[in-house]
Amino acid sequence: MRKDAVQNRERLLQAARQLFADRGLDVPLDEIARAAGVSIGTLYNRFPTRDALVEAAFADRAATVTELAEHALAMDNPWEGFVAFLTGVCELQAADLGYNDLAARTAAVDGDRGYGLMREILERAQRGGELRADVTLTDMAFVVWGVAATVRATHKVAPGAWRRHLALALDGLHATAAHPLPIPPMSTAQTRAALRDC
Amino acid sequence: MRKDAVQNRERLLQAARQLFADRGLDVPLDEIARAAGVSIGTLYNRFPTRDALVEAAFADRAATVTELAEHALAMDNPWEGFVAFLTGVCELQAADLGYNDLAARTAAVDGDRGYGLMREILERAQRGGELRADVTLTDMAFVVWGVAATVRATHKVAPGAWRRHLALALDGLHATAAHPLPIPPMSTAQTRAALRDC
DNA sequence: CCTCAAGTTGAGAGGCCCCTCAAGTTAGCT
DNA sequence: AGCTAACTTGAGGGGCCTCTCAACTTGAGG
Repeated sequence: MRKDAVQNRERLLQAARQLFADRGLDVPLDEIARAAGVSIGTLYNRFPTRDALVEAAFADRAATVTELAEHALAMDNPWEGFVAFLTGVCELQAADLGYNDLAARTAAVDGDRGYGLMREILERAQRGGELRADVTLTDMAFVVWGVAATVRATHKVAPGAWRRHLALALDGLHATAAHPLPIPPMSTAQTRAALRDC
Repeated sequence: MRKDAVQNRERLLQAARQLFADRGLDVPLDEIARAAGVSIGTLYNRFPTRDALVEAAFADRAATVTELAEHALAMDNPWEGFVAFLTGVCELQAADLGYNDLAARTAAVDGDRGYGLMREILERAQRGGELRADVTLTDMAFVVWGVAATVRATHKVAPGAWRRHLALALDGLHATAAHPLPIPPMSTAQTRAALRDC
Protein backbone atom coordinates (compact mmCIF):
# COMPACT_ATOMS: atom_id res chain seq x y z
CA MET A 1 0.00 0.00 0.00
CA ARG A 2 1.30 3.40 -0.92
CA LYS A 3 2.23 5.63 1.95
CA ASP A 4 -0.31 8.35 1.14
CA ALA A 5 -2.95 5.66 1.14
CA VAL A 6 -1.81 4.55 4.57
CA GLN A 7 -1.97 8.10 5.80
CA ASN A 8 -5.46 8.61 4.43
CA ARG A 9 -6.57 5.39 6.01
CA GLU A 10 -5.28 6.60 9.31
CA ARG A 11 -6.95 9.99 8.98
CA LEU A 12 -10.22 8.32 8.11
CA LEU A 13 -10.01 6.06 11.11
CA GLN A 14 -9.32 8.96 13.40
CA ALA A 15 -12.18 11.01 12.02
CA ALA A 16 -14.47 8.01 12.19
CA ARG A 17 -13.54 7.28 15.78
CA GLN A 18 -14.20 10.88 16.75
CA LEU A 19 -17.56 11.13 15.02
CA PHE A 20 -18.71 7.68 16.04
CA ALA A 21 -17.83 8.48 19.62
CA ASP A 22 -19.73 11.74 19.61
CA ARG A 23 -22.78 10.77 17.64
CA GLY A 24 -23.11 7.01 17.38
CA LEU A 25 -22.58 4.54 14.59
CA ASP A 26 -24.84 6.08 12.02
CA VAL A 27 -22.98 9.25 11.21
CA PRO A 28 -23.11 9.97 7.49
CA LEU A 29 -20.05 8.62 5.77
CA ASP A 30 -19.47 11.76 3.75
CA GLU A 31 -19.18 13.66 6.98
CA ILE A 32 -16.44 11.32 8.10
CA ALA A 33 -14.66 11.80 4.79
CA ARG A 34 -14.93 15.56 5.13
CA ALA A 35 -13.65 15.48 8.70
CA ALA A 36 -10.71 13.41 7.51
CA GLY A 37 -9.93 15.93 4.79
CA VAL A 38 -10.44 13.31 2.13
CA SER A 39 -13.03 12.68 -0.53
CA ILE A 40 -15.90 10.29 -0.18
CA GLY A 41 -14.41 8.22 -2.98
CA THR A 42 -11.27 7.64 -0.97
CA LEU A 43 -13.28 6.54 1.99
CA TYR A 44 -14.95 3.92 -0.18
CA ASN A 45 -11.57 2.91 -1.54
CA ARG A 46 -10.20 2.19 1.89
CA PHE A 47 -13.39 0.82 3.43
CA PRO A 48 -15.81 -0.71 0.94
CA THR A 49 -18.65 -0.90 3.45
CA ARG A 50 -19.68 0.93 6.57
CA ASP A 51 -19.15 -2.24 8.55
CA ALA A 52 -15.56 -2.46 7.39
CA LEU A 53 -14.95 1.04 8.68
CA VAL A 54 -16.70 0.37 11.96
CA GLU A 55 -14.79 -2.81 12.47
CA ALA A 56 -11.48 -1.14 11.76
CA ALA A 57 -12.32 1.83 13.96
CA PHE A 58 -13.08 -0.38 16.94
CA ALA A 59 -10.56 -3.11 16.28
CA ASP A 60 -8.67 -2.25 19.45
CA ARG A 61 -11.67 -2.77 21.70
CA ALA A 62 -11.55 -6.55 21.54
CA ALA A 63 -8.13 -6.42 23.18
CA THR A 64 -9.35 -3.93 25.75
CA VAL A 65 -12.22 -6.17 26.67
CA THR A 66 -9.89 -9.12 26.93
CA GLU A 67 -7.71 -7.14 29.30
CA LEU A 68 -10.71 -6.24 31.37
CA ALA A 69 -11.65 -9.88 31.49
CA GLU A 70 -8.22 -11.01 32.55
CA HIS A 71 -8.07 -8.34 35.18
CA ALA A 72 -11.44 -9.50 36.44
CA LEU A 73 -10.31 -13.09 36.63
CA ALA A 74 -7.24 -12.01 38.53
CA MET A 75 -9.33 -10.52 41.30
CA ASP A 76 -9.68 -12.52 44.49
CA ASN A 77 -13.40 -12.17 44.90
CA PRO A 78 -15.21 -13.79 41.96
CA TRP A 79 -18.30 -11.63 42.36
CA GLU A 80 -16.25 -8.49 42.49
CA GLY A 81 -14.47 -9.64 39.38
CA PHE A 82 -17.79 -10.13 37.67
CA VAL A 83 -18.92 -6.68 38.73
CA ALA A 84 -15.65 -5.12 37.67
CA PHE A 85 -15.85 -6.69 34.26
CA LEU A 86 -19.37 -5.54 33.54
CA THR A 87 -18.60 -2.11 34.93
CA GLY A 88 -15.58 -1.89 32.70
CA VAL A 89 -17.53 -2.81 29.59
CA CYS A 90 -20.24 -0.33 30.45
CA GLU A 91 -17.64 2.36 30.99
CA LEU A 92 -16.43 1.74 27.48
CA GLN A 93 -20.00 2.05 26.28
CA ALA A 94 -20.59 5.27 28.16
CA ALA A 95 -17.38 6.80 26.88
CA ASP A 96 -18.21 6.26 23.22
CA LEU A 97 -21.64 6.35 21.65
CA GLY A 98 -20.29 4.39 18.72
CA TYR A 99 -19.05 1.60 20.89
CA ASN A 100 -22.28 1.81 22.81
CA ASP A 101 -24.14 1.01 19.60
CA LEU A 102 -21.65 -1.63 18.68
CA ALA A 103 -21.76 -3.34 22.06
CA ALA A 104 -25.51 -3.72 21.69
CA ARG A 105 -24.84 -5.75 18.55
CA THR A 106 -21.95 -7.71 19.93
CA ALA A 107 -22.67 -8.32 23.57
CA ALA A 108 -21.50 -11.35 25.38
CA VAL A 109 -21.97 -14.26 23.06
CA ASP A 110 -19.22 -13.39 20.62
CA GLY A 111 -17.60 -16.71 21.35
CA ASP A 112 -14.84 -16.17 18.82
CA ARG A 113 -12.61 -13.81 20.74
CA GLY A 114 -11.77 -13.08 24.30
CA TYR A 115 -15.42 -13.45 25.17
CA GLY A 116 -14.86 -17.04 26.09
CA LEU A 117 -13.31 -15.40 29.11
CA MET A 118 -16.65 -13.95 29.98
CA ARG A 119 -18.07 -17.41 30.44
CA GLU A 120 -15.26 -18.10 32.89
CA ILE A 121 -15.93 -14.89 34.78
CA LEU A 122 -19.57 -15.77 35.03
CA GLU A 123 -19.10 -19.38 36.02
CA ARG A 124 -16.45 -18.53 38.55
CA ALA A 125 -18.78 -16.02 40.14
CA GLN A 126 -21.49 -18.66 40.27
CA ARG A 127 -19.18 -21.18 41.87
CA GLY A 128 -18.25 -18.46 44.35
CA GLY A 129 -21.92 -18.41 45.29
CA GLU A 130 -22.60 -14.72 44.91
CA LEU A 131 -23.83 -14.74 41.33
CA ARG A 132 -27.20 -16.42 41.10
CA ALA A 133 -26.98 -19.89 39.64
CA ASP A 134 -29.84 -19.58 37.23
CA VAL A 135 -28.36 -16.98 34.90
CA THR A 136 -26.57 -17.74 31.68
CA LEU A 137 -24.12 -16.00 29.43
CA THR A 138 -27.02 -15.05 27.19
CA ASP A 139 -28.59 -13.11 30.05
CA MET A 140 -25.68 -10.72 29.95
CA ALA A 141 -27.20 -9.33 26.76
CA PHE A 142 -29.99 -7.86 28.87
CA VAL A 143 -27.48 -5.92 30.88
CA VAL A 144 -25.69 -4.61 27.83
CA TRP A 145 -28.90 -3.77 25.96
CA GLY A 146 -30.30 -2.06 28.99
CA VAL A 147 -27.25 0.01 29.75
CA ALA A 148 -26.87 0.84 26.07
CA ALA A 149 -30.40 2.19 26.02
CA THR A 150 -29.80 4.22 29.16
CA VAL A 151 -26.54 5.61 27.82
CA ARG A 152 -28.22 6.65 24.59
CA ALA A 153 -31.05 8.34 26.42
CA THR A 154 -29.08 10.04 29.16
CA HIS A 155 -25.60 10.79 27.88
CA LYS A 156 -26.40 14.44 27.23
CA VAL A 157 -28.46 15.28 30.22
CA ALA A 158 -27.40 12.86 32.92
CA PRO A 159 -24.12 11.19 32.03
CA GLY A 160 -23.36 8.63 34.65
CA ALA A 161 -27.00 7.68 35.14
CA TRP A 162 -26.10 4.30 33.68
CA ARG A 163 -24.14 3.57 36.84
CA ARG A 164 -27.34 3.55 38.78
CA HIS A 165 -29.02 1.40 36.17
CA LEU A 166 -26.12 -1.02 36.24
CA ALA A 167 -26.11 -1.14 40.04
CA LEU A 168 -29.78 -2.08 40.05
CA ALA A 169 -29.19 -4.71 37.39
CA LEU A 170 -26.29 -6.17 39.31
CA ASP A 171 -28.36 -6.35 42.46
CA GLY A 172 -30.79 -8.42 40.43
CA LEU A 173 -28.01 -10.79 39.50
CA HIS A 174 -26.85 -11.32 43.06
CA ALA A 175 -27.67 -14.67 44.57
CA THR A 176 -29.45 -13.11 47.52
CA ALA A 177 -31.94 -11.54 45.11
CA ALA A 178 -32.80 -14.69 43.23
CA HIS A 179 -36.41 -15.55 42.72
CA PRO A 180 -37.31 -18.25 40.20
CA LEU A 181 -37.16 -16.96 36.64
CA PRO A 182 -40.31 -17.23 34.56
CA ILE A 183 -38.78 -18.67 31.41
CA PRO A 184 -35.60 -20.41 30.33
CA PRO A 185 -32.69 -18.37 28.98
CA MET A 186 -32.31 -17.55 25.32
CA SER A 187 -30.32 -20.07 23.36
CA THR A 188 -27.04 -18.80 21.99
CA ALA A 189 -28.53 -19.04 18.52
CA GLN A 190 -31.42 -16.82 19.52
CA THR A 191 -29.09 -14.37 21.17
CA ARG A 192 -26.82 -14.29 18.18
CA ALA A 193 -29.80 -13.63 15.92
CA ALA A 194 -31.14 -10.93 18.21
CA LEU A 195 -27.77 -9.23 18.23
CA ARG A 196 -27.66 -9.28 14.47
CA ASP A 197 -30.74 -7.19 13.95
CA CYS A 198 -29.54 -4.41 16.17
CA MET B 1 -66.11 17.55 9.85
CA ARG B 2 -67.52 15.88 6.77
CA LYS B 3 -68.35 12.23 7.09
CA ASP B 4 -65.90 11.07 4.42
CA ALA B 5 -63.20 12.93 6.28
CA VAL B 6 -64.13 11.11 9.44
CA GLN B 7 -63.98 7.81 7.64
CA ASN B 8 -60.57 8.56 6.19
CA ARG B 9 -59.32 9.59 9.58
CA GLU B 10 -60.46 6.29 10.96
CA ARG B 11 -58.89 4.30 8.14
CA LEU B 12 -55.64 6.15 8.63
CA LEU B 13 -55.63 5.43 12.32
CA GLN B 14 -56.26 1.76 11.74
CA ALA B 15 -53.53 1.48 9.15
CA ALA B 16 -51.17 3.42 11.37
CA ARG B 17 -51.89 1.23 14.37
CA GLN B 18 -51.24 -1.87 12.33
CA LEU B 19 -48.00 -0.69 10.81
CA PHE B 20 -46.72 0.91 13.98
CA ALA B 21 -47.42 -2.31 15.83
CA ASP B 22 -45.56 -4.43 13.30
CA ARG B 23 -42.62 -2.22 12.54
CA GLY B 24 -42.24 0.49 15.15
CA LEU B 25 -42.86 4.20 15.13
CA ASP B 26 -40.76 5.14 12.16
CA VAL B 27 -42.71 3.57 9.35
CA PRO B 28 -42.79 5.86 6.31
CA LEU B 29 -45.93 7.95 6.33
CA ASP B 30 -46.69 7.31 2.68
CA GLU B 31 -46.85 3.63 3.45
CA ILE B 32 -49.48 4.28 6.07
CA ALA B 33 -51.45 6.36 3.60
CA ARG B 34 -51.22 3.59 1.02
CA ALA B 35 -52.32 0.97 3.53
CA ALA B 36 -55.27 3.17 4.42
CA GLY B 37 -56.25 3.49 0.76
CA VAL B 38 -55.81 7.23 0.90
CA SER B 39 -53.34 9.70 -0.54
CA ILE B 40 -50.42 11.12 1.32
CA GLY B 41 -52.02 14.53 1.06
CA THR B 42 -55.03 13.35 2.98
CA LEU B 43 -52.84 11.95 5.70
CA TYR B 44 -51.25 15.35 6.09
CA ASN B 45 -54.67 16.97 6.10
CA ARG B 46 -55.83 14.86 9.00
CA PHE B 47 -52.55 14.72 10.87
CA PRO B 48 -50.24 17.66 10.22
CA THR B 49 -47.27 15.98 11.89
CA ARG B 50 -46.12 12.48 12.58
CA ASP B 51 -46.48 13.13 16.28
CA ALA B 52 -50.12 14.04 15.83
CA LEU B 53 -50.73 10.71 14.15
CA VAL B 54 -48.79 8.80 16.76
CA GLU B 55 -50.61 10.50 19.56
CA ALA B 56 -54.00 9.81 18.01
CA ALA B 57 -53.09 6.22 17.25
CA PHE B 58 -52.11 5.52 20.84
CA ALA B 59 -54.61 7.77 22.56
CA ASP B 60 -56.33 4.81 24.19
CA ARG B 61 -53.17 3.58 25.89
CA ALA B 62 -53.22 6.24 28.57
CA ALA B 63 -56.54 4.86 29.76
CA THR B 64 -55.24 1.30 29.59
CA VAL B 65 -52.25 2.20 31.71
CA THR B 66 -54.50 3.94 34.19
CA GLU B 67 -56.61 0.80 34.44
CA LEU B 68 -53.51 -1.27 34.99
CA ALA B 69 -52.47 1.13 37.72
CA GLU B 70 -55.81 1.03 39.46
CA HIS B 71 -55.86 -2.72 39.26
CA ALA B 72 -52.40 -2.79 40.78
CA LEU B 73 -53.44 -0.54 43.63
CA ALA B 74 -56.43 -2.75 44.28
CA MET B 75 -54.23 -5.73 44.92
CA ASP B 76 -53.65 -6.73 48.51
CA ASN B 77 -49.92 -7.19 48.32
CA PRO B 78 -48.24 -3.91 47.44
CA TRP B 79 -45.19 -5.56 45.93
CA GLU B 80 -47.31 -7.84 43.81
CA GLY B 81 -49.23 -4.80 42.69
CA PHE B 82 -45.99 -3.13 41.71
CA VAL B 83 -44.88 -6.21 39.81
CA ALA B 84 -48.25 -6.56 38.14
CA PHE B 85 -48.21 -2.98 36.98
CA LEU B 86 -44.75 -3.13 35.46
CA THR B 87 -45.52 -6.47 33.90
CA GLY B 88 -48.68 -5.05 32.39
CA VAL B 89 -46.90 -2.09 30.89
CA CYS B 90 -44.19 -4.33 29.49
CA GLU B 91 -46.81 -6.61 28.00
CA LEU B 92 -48.20 -3.62 26.16
CA GLN B 93 -44.73 -2.85 24.93
CA ALA B 94 -44.10 -6.38 23.79
CA ALA B 95 -47.41 -6.56 21.97
CA ASP B 96 -46.77 -3.48 19.86
CA LEU B 97 -43.44 -2.27 18.57
CA GLY B 98 -44.90 1.18 18.12
CA TYR B 99 -45.96 1.41 21.71
CA ASN B 100 -42.63 -0.05 22.67
CA ASP B 101 -40.93 2.91 21.00
CA LEU B 102 -43.41 5.29 22.48
CA ALA B 103 -43.07 3.94 25.99
CA ALA B 104 -39.36 4.57 25.83
CA ARG B 105 -40.14 8.26 25.25
CA THR B 106 -42.90 8.47 27.77
CA ALA B 107 -41.97 6.23 30.65
CA ALA B 108 -42.95 6.93 34.16
CA VAL B 109 -42.52 10.60 34.78
CA ASP B 110 -45.38 11.83 32.64
CA GLY B 111 -46.93 13.40 35.73
CA ASP B 112 -49.82 14.86 33.75
CA ARG B 113 -52.01 11.80 33.40
CA GLY B 114 -52.66 8.63 35.29
CA TYR B 115 -48.98 8.30 35.93
CA GLY B 116 -49.39 9.99 39.23
CA LEU B 117 -50.81 6.62 40.10
CA MET B 118 -47.46 5.08 39.44
CA ARG B 119 -45.94 7.12 42.22
CA GLU B 120 -48.58 5.70 44.52
CA ILE B 121 -47.90 2.16 43.41
CA LEU B 122 -44.23 2.67 44.01
CA GLU B 123 -44.55 4.35 47.36
CA ARG B 124 -47.07 1.86 48.57
CA ALA B 125 -44.71 -0.97 47.67
CA GLN B 126 -41.93 0.79 49.54
CA ARG B 127 -44.10 1.25 52.62
CA GLY B 128 -44.93 -2.44 52.33
CA GLY B 129 -41.24 -3.09 52.72
CA GLU B 130 -40.66 -5.28 49.69
CA LEU B 131 -39.64 -2.57 47.24
CA ARG B 132 -36.24 -1.19 48.14
CA ALA B 133 -36.46 2.20 49.74
CA ASP B 134 -33.73 3.85 47.72
CA VAL B 135 -35.41 3.79 44.32
CA THR B 136 -37.36 6.64 42.82
CA LEU B 137 -39.96 7.08 40.18
CA THR B 138 -37.24 8.16 37.79
CA ASP B 139 -35.57 4.79 38.20
CA MET B 140 -38.53 3.18 36.52
CA ALA B 141 -37.23 4.65 33.29
CA PHE B 142 -34.36 2.16 33.45
CA VAL B 143 -36.80 -0.70 33.51
CA VAL B 144 -38.79 0.63 30.59
CA TRP B 145 -35.72 1.52 28.54
CA GLY B 146 -34.18 -1.83 29.25
CA VAL B 147 -37.23 -3.87 28.39
CA ALA B 148 -37.85 -1.70 25.33
CA ALA B 149 -34.35 -2.48 24.10
CA THR B 150 -34.82 -6.18 24.74
CA VAL B 151 -38.18 -6.21 23.00
CA ARG B 152 -36.71 -4.47 19.98
CA ALA B 153 -33.83 -6.89 19.79
CA THR B 154 -35.68 -10.10 20.47
CA HIS B 155 -39.25 -9.76 19.24
CA LYS B 156 -38.56 -11.69 16.07
CA VAL B 157 -36.38 -14.43 17.33
CA ALA B 158 -37.23 -14.84 21.00
CA PRO B 159 -40.50 -13.15 21.81
CA GLY B 160 -41.06 -13.39 25.51
CA ALA B 161 -37.39 -13.02 26.33
CA TRP B 162 -38.26 -9.68 27.89
CA ARG B 163 -40.03 -11.57 30.69
CA ARG B 164 -36.71 -12.90 31.82
CA HIS B 165 -35.15 -9.49 31.56
CA LEU B 166 -37.98 -7.99 33.56
CA ALA B 167 -37.77 -10.71 36.18
CA LEU B 168 -34.08 -10.00 36.69
CA ALA B 169 -34.76 -6.28 36.88
CA LEU B 170 -37.51 -6.81 39.42
CA ASP B 171 -35.26 -8.94 41.54
CA GLY B 172 -32.90 -6.01 41.56
CA LEU B 173 -35.66 -3.78 42.85
CA HIS B 174 -36.59 -6.08 45.70
CA ALA B 175 -35.63 -4.93 49.16
CA THR B 176 -33.71 -8.11 49.87
CA ALA B 177 -31.41 -7.33 46.96
CA ALA B 178 -30.58 -3.80 47.98
CA HIS B 179 -26.98 -2.76 48.08
CA PRO B 180 -26.15 0.95 48.32
CA LEU B 181 -26.54 2.71 44.99
CA PRO B 182 -23.51 4.49 43.61
CA ILE B 183 -25.16 7.75 42.63
CA PRO B 184 -28.36 9.67 43.38
CA PRO B 185 -31.38 9.22 41.15
CA MET B 186 -31.98 11.37 38.09
CA SER B 187 -34.02 14.47 38.75
CA THR B 188 -37.40 14.54 37.07
CA ALA B 189 -36.11 17.32 34.84
CA GLN B 190 -33.24 15.14 33.72
CA THR B 191 -35.53 12.22 33.13
CA ARG B 192 -37.95 14.34 31.19
CA ALA B 193 -35.13 15.63 29.02
CA ALA B 194 -33.74 12.15 28.50
CA LEU B 195 -37.14 10.90 27.44
CA ARG B 196 -37.43 13.72 24.96
CA ASP B 197 -34.42 12.77 22.92
CA CYS B 198 -35.51 9.22 22.42
C1' DC C 1 13.48 11.70 -15.45
C1' DC C 2 9.83 8.58 -16.95
C1' DT C 3 6.36 5.63 -16.37
C1' DC C 4 2.40 3.46 -14.70
C1' DA C 5 0.15 1.19 -11.13
C1' DA C 6 -1.87 2.94 -7.25
C1' DG C 7 -4.57 6.31 -5.48
C1' DT C 8 -7.74 10.39 -5.37
C1' DT C 9 -11.49 13.16 -6.74
C1' DG C 10 -16.27 14.93 -6.79
C1' DA C 11 -20.10 15.36 -9.66
C1' DG C 12 -23.99 12.81 -10.31
C1' DA C 13 -27.30 8.90 -10.42
C1' DG C 14 -30.38 6.68 -7.45
C1' DG C 15 -33.08 5.69 -3.37
C1' DC C 16 -35.82 7.05 0.31
C1' DC C 17 -38.49 10.05 2.75
C1' DC C 18 -40.91 14.47 3.89
C1' DC C 19 -44.06 17.91 2.85
C1' DT C 20 -46.72 21.25 -0.29
C1' DC C 21 -50.05 23.00 -3.30
C1' DA C 22 -52.74 23.81 -7.49
C1' DA C 23 -56.16 21.36 -9.63
C1' DG C 24 -59.91 18.43 -9.28
C1' DT C 25 -63.80 16.14 -6.64
C1' DT C 26 -67.63 15.68 -3.38
C1' DA C 27 -70.78 16.21 0.70
C1' DG C 28 -74.41 18.41 2.13
C1' DC C 29 -77.03 22.60 2.58
C1' DT C 30 -80.58 25.56 0.38
C1' DA D 1 -80.41 21.18 -9.09
C1' DG D 2 -77.01 24.30 -7.92
C1' DC D 3 -73.54 25.97 -5.11
C1' DT D 4 -69.73 26.27 -2.05
C1' DA D 5 -66.85 24.99 1.50
C1' DA D 6 -64.67 20.96 2.69
C1' DC D 7 -61.99 17.51 1.19
C1' DT D 8 -58.85 14.64 -1.77
C1' DT D 9 -55.23 13.96 -4.94
C1' DG D 10 -50.50 12.91 -6.47
C1' DA D 11 -46.88 14.86 -9.01
C1' DG D 12 -43.02 17.28 -7.80
C1' DG D 13 -39.49 20.00 -5.17
C1' DG D 14 -36.24 19.41 -1.59
C1' DG D 15 -33.22 17.18 1.75
C1' DC D 16 -30.32 13.65 3.01
C1' DC D 17 -27.69 9.74 2.33
C1' DT D 18 -25.30 6.01 -0.31
C1' DC D 19 -22.37 4.45 -3.78
C1' DT D 20 -19.97 4.63 -8.53
C1' DC D 21 -16.85 5.78 -12.07
C1' DA D 22 -14.36 8.30 -15.61
C1' DA D 23 -10.99 11.66 -15.40
C1' DC D 24 -7.20 13.26 -13.06
C1' DT D 25 -2.96 13.12 -9.84
C1' DT D 26 0.92 11.11 -7.55
C1' DG D 27 4.27 7.86 -5.34
C1' DA D 28 7.99 5.11 -6.19
C1' DG D 29 10.68 1.70 -8.88
C1' DG D 30 13.71 1.46 -12.88
